[in-house]
Amino acid sequence: MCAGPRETMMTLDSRFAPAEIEPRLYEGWETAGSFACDPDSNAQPFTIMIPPPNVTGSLHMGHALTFTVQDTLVRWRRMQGRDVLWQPGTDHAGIATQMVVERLLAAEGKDRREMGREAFLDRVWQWKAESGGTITRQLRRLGASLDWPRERFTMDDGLSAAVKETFVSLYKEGLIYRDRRLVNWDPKLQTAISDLEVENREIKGSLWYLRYPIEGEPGRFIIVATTRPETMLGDTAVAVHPDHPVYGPLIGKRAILPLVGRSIPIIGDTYADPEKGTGAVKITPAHDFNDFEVGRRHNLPMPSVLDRQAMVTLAEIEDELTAVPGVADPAFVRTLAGQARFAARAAIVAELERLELLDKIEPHTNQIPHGDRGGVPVEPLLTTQWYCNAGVLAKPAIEAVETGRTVFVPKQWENTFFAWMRDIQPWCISRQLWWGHRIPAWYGPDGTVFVAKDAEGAAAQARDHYGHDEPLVQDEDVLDTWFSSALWPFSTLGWPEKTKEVDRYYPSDVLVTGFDIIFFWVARMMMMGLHMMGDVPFRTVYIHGLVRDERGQKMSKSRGNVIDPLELIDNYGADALRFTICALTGPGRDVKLGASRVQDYRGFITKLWNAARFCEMNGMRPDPAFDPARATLPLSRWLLDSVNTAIREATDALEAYRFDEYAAAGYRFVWNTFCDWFLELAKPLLAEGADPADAAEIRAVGAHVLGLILRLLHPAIPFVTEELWDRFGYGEPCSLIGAAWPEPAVVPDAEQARAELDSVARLITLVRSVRSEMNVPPSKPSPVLLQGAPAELLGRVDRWIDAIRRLARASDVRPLAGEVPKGSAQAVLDETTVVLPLEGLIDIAAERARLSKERDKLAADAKKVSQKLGNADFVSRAPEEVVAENRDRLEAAQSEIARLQAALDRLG
RNA sequence: GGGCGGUUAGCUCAGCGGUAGAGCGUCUCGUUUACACCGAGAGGGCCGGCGGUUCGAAUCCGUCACCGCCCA
Repeated sequence: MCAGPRETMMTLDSRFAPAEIEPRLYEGWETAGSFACDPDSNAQPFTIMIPPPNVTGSLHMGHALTFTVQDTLVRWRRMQGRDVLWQPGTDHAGIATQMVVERLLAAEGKDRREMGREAFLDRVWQWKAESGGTITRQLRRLGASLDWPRERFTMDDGLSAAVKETFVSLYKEGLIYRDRRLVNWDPKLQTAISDLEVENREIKGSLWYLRYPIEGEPGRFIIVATTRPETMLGDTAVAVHPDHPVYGPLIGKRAILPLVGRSIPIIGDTYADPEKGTGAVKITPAHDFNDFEVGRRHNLPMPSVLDRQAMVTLAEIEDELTAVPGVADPAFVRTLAGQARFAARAAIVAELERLELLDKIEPHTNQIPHGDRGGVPVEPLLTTQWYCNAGVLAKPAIEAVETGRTVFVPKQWENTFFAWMRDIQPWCISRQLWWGHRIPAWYGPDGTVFVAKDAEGAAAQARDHYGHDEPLVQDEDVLDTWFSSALWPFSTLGWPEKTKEVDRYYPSDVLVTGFDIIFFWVARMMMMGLHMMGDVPFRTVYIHGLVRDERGQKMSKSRGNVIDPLELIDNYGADALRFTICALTGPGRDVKLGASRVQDYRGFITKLWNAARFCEMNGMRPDPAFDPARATLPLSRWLLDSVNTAIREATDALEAYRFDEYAAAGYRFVWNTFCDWFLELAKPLLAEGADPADAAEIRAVGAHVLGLILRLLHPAIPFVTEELWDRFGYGEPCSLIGAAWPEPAVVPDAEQARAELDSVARLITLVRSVRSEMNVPPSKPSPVLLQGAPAELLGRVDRWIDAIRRLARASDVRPLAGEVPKGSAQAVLDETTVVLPLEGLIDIAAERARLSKERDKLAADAKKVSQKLGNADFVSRAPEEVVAENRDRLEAAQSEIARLQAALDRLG
């Protein structure tokens, strides 16, 4: 639980201890219901649907990135008073989960086929019950403020109802249908997969040149080049380009298919590229996507010669095996039956070589399609599968992005989206798996299909169709996991029930995800959302990059460079990890991240903690009655004005999804403004003997601004900010999460305060710089004499004398009356010459060098500017204010040069 | 082959028409009572090459090179 009032006044430890604090605060928020949306509220909703992680999963760096970004947005909007729904849940991840459980079974010496479907599914559910909570527990450690009671699972009853409703509805519209065509078949997993689940890998292989005898013309051959000799058993044609000078005339003749002895036509088709290989290609319609199209165009037979395990099967060509002396031997072909495809390849090549039908072999590198899960080459296979007509569904989705109803951030990703959507292919949605949404289709004895939400519905349809009851068998297959994911933005809200959540939270505001998932998920949610709900599923799609290791390498188990976010949280705290992620997440960029980066940014968390400790030690306490508009001290006003800027920067950055700028704005303000200047300048005002009224105001302002800092940074670093908020008693325990996002406040005379503090800071920095360059030890304070200082500066110096003494190690600061003492160090601040009498302490030669360097630098600058101003075109064409600015610059440089020169002259 | 992104300080990256920036690292100095996970100061860049547009280019256009992704 959160720190109670009792602890509020306790002295802060010198170190922030995330491991002790984070779990307690998270539990405090969660039990208080701080993450919950309120469907009955009047506030404007803000909705983000979590990309549901796989139930099999555990938190990896990619999750850490995406959920940090989302949590930052969600916490910020919540503080702005929006009714936030951040919808949690997990995905059943069909293939991935089935593989995990099958591996577990294999370790026990069991096989799912032996167990049977029902027992296997029981086992998966059991496994889900045991391990499914891992990732949600880990998300809590990251600090993700998800509305947990609303957690959904893609296989739960409600979401299954949404899947059935959608399937039936699309089927009725003809947008879901069965088709027999080539699919990408994964022979290892033995299921069809979609185009997207295929990844091409470059493999060094060979190009085999095979000699096919021309029928009726002994001794004459047509040479075909192929990368897949083993499929030749299923060849049903040889194709050549109609304009091919040598082979073109052969069109219309026939060739004898070696080994098989089948007579096949030589056809003309522009698919045959005259430049590639020999210009002639074998056509195997059942085992190659391009050949399939050729086969369709030419009405070719399409025998399959590889089965579902990618082993040779002769069932469809058995009858055609014909002995042709020197060309085909059925006995040899029969030995191939049951051989794995690559073994069969070797045997076939050897046989062709023996028959002198192998012309040559060339080394050849080509792209081999692999299943992304199974990792083995995909085999195009002729099967009947369920398809979704993505072409029709894509059109409104394309239009929605074109017209800006949904906007991608960064915008360039819209091109990626368009490119895919405009050329989208039918989506194969059936999978030969057990774990997943079973396809709601039933078959009668004659194969008639009845699609309905349940068995009763199908039975009723069958009764109408047959005129009596017939036994029906449900389709064995399940749906592609992405089918249910596509419905996530509305299925989680209770659809197809009419719920107030659907009304209120659909469409969602932002979808946050990686570019690798635009096709798999974003595009499909767009299609399904628009079709089923009549509106886009989200207004904005924020696309972030990938997390890479420190060297920019993709993280992978095989590379051994995987970083575990939980380990980083253990070592540095969730805040440090989150802040690092925010700081490194620029638009359209991958995030290079390693432990050392997190360690660096942990320094910021510690800095904030220590600044708060200082505030506490100096009696800064929240005062609800404090009115910033009534602050009188320039330091107060300057700080209040600065924090206004920080608030604007942070808010603008978050509006623009610039997490790097948001983090930088917070970092800069806390470290460079609040700590380096405000707290340092405040020290003399808080010291013993200082004016009590001034001290009181500084305490109040400090506490006020610390409170603003905590609110400003809470979205990125929720734990440390909440802990400090609670300890200081800014609000009830665990209330920062619900505190209002800061707004800039009116600061009277801000301009004046800025000018004053700015010139004091510049003077201090200048003196520090001179002392450091002259190697004056800090233990030796020096007087600071001001020559030609305007009254305004002298007044400021007077007001800040204590701070200047302390920060610039000045023994005294006063106007210079008379000559510059011998052996002084000098520097120029606007119209003032700053003199440090350090006779004996400084090296005159070094001082001369320093001043000359300074003068030369300015002279170079002045020269550049004066050249510019000497250019008539510049003066006449550049905007007036730019010209004026340059004139001012030249003037300032010239007068500074004169003062530096005077200082040099004094050195003698 | 087509497309996208990148190339800026040693490293990681901002900046995307008007004087080159930050963080980290480096070097020097420091027992200043919040913080050494600190403070102060300094050094460090033909903004990938070549053309062009412009009074003015890291920034816009063209082109080339290299790196990384995506699609065929």
